[in-house]
Amino acid sequence: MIRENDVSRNLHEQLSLMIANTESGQRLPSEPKLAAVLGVSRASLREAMRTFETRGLLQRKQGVGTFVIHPSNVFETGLETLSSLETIAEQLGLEVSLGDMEICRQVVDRDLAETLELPEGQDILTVSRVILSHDRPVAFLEDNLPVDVINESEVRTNFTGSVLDMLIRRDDIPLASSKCQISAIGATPEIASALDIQRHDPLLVFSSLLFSTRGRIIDSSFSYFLPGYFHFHIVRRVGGQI
Amino acid sequence: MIRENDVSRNLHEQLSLMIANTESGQRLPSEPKLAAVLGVSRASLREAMRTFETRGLLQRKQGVGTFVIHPSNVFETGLETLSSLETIAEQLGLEVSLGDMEICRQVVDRDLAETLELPEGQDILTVSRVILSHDRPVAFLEDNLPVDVINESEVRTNFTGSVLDMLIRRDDIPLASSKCQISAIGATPEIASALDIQRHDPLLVFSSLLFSTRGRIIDSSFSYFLPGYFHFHIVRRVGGQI
DNA sequence: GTCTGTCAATTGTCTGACAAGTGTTTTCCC
DNA sequence: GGGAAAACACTTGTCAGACAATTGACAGAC
Repeated sequence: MIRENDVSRNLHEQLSLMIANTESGQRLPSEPKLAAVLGVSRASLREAMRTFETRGLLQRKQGVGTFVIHPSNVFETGLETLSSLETIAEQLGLEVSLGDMEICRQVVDRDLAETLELPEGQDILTVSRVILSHDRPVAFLEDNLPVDVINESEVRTNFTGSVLDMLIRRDDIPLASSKCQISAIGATPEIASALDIQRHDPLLVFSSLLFSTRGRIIDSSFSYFLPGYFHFHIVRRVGGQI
Repeated sequence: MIRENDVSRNLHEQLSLMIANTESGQRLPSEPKLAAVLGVSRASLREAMRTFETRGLLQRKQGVGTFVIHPSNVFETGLETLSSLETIAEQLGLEVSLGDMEICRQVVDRDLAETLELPEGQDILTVSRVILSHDRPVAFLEDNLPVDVINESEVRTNFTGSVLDMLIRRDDIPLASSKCQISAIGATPEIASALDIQRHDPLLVFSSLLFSTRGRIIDSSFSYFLPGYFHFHIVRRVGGQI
C-alpha cells in the first residue's frame, strides 16, 4: 500500500478539512500564517497545496492570495481514485451485495493476450459476477488476471466481491493506477439476461487496465453499469498545463 | 486564462518531456542532480514533481528514489483537463466539423433553473448542434448559459463550434473547472434523428457543469456521443490519499 | 478628477542545512 | 571462513531564512 510520512499525511488531512470548511471563492490565510498554524514549514505547506491545486480545488495568485474553488458541495466522490464498488457503496451508505458469480480458468484469446501483454496460449483467470442493490441487478463485472498473479483456490476462498480489494489486501503487488476507458453499448444477450434487462438496453461500460508500480498489467476488467443507479463523475480542470 | 510564472511553466514542460521519455518503472535522476540539470532549485523541482505524483505518473520512495509510472504509452489525452472537442480532435489529428446548429433564447424550466442556480423565469441561451466526423454525425451537444453570461448576437457572430473555446477566447470570466457526470442512455427520437441512428441506440452522455473561479455556474451542458468514435479515458490512482 | 509613485502584503523562487529511510560495503567477532 | 553488526553513501522529507516578482490600496501631485 501507499504509505506516507506523518507530516505529509497529517498536513494533507488538515488542509483538506480546511478547504472543505471554506466557502468557494474565499481566501485562505497567507502561506506563512497557514504554515505557522499547521505547524509545518512553508515549503511543505506549498507542496501539499500543489496537490489540491492540481486537482483544481485551489487557485493561487501571486501578490494576491490563495483561493478555494469548490466544483460542488460534494467533496471527492468522483472517479479520480480507484476504489471498489463495495468501498464506494460503503462510503455513500448504499447497500450492495454479490449476485451470481463465475470463476473460470481458460486460455487467453488473442485480443486479451495483447492487452494483458501475455504470450499466447497462457492461462488466465476470469472472474465475472453480478452486483445487486436491494436485490436488483445493477452491474455486471468481469476481471481477467494472469494465473501467476492470482490462483483459482485463493479466489474461491478469499473473494468478497472485489478483485481490487483482494489485491490490496494481499499487499504483495504494489498497485499504481488504472487506465479506464469509458463508453456505452447495448446489452448483449448474456449481459441482458444476467442483469435482467432487455437486449440492446443502454449500458455504461468501463474498460480498465490495472497497472503495478513496475508497469505490469495486473488486471483487465470490463464493468457494465445500469444507468441511473450510479452517479459517476469527474472534475475536469480548464486549461492545459498543471 | 490561467497564467503561470516562467520558471514553473518551463519546468513543467521539461519534466513532462523527461517523464514521457523515461520507461515505466525506471528511476529518475536524484532531486539535486535533476534540479541542477533543469536549472532550478530543489524546492521548485519538488513542487513540480508533486503535480505529476498527484496524477499518478511519479512515485517517490524515501531513501530510494523517484520512479516513473506510465499507465500507458499514450500521454495525457484523457479527461483530466477540459478541452473542447475541436481542440481534442486537433491534437489527435482527427477531422471534425460543425453540423446542424440551433440557437434559442428561452425561459429556464425548473430543473435547469435549479442546476444553474438561477431565479425562475429568467432567460437562458440554449446552443445545440451536431458534430460531424468525415460527414458522419458522431455527437450531439447542448449548452445552456444564462443570458448575462453571453448574448445571442455574440454567439451568432463568434461561434466556431465550441462554447468553451468562445468563453476562453473572451477571457472576461475566469473559468476554473467542470464537474462532469457520466452515464449512458438510449437515444431519444430527437437525438436519434439528429445523429441518424435508431431510437434507443446506446449513447454515452456527459452532463457537465462549468464553474467560474468564483464558484458560479456558467454553463450546463449535455453531450451525447456515439460509441466507438471517441475514446475517452481517465487515469485513476489506487489508494485514498494524495 | 485623474494620474503616478510609494508601500505593504502575498505568492514565487532560491540556498543551505539537517532528519529519516534504504541499500551496500566494510568491519569485527566467533 | 561465515555471519552479524556497524559504518557509509545516497536518496527523499522537512525546515529556516532570505530575496524577487506581482498585486492592490493609498496618498500626494497636477
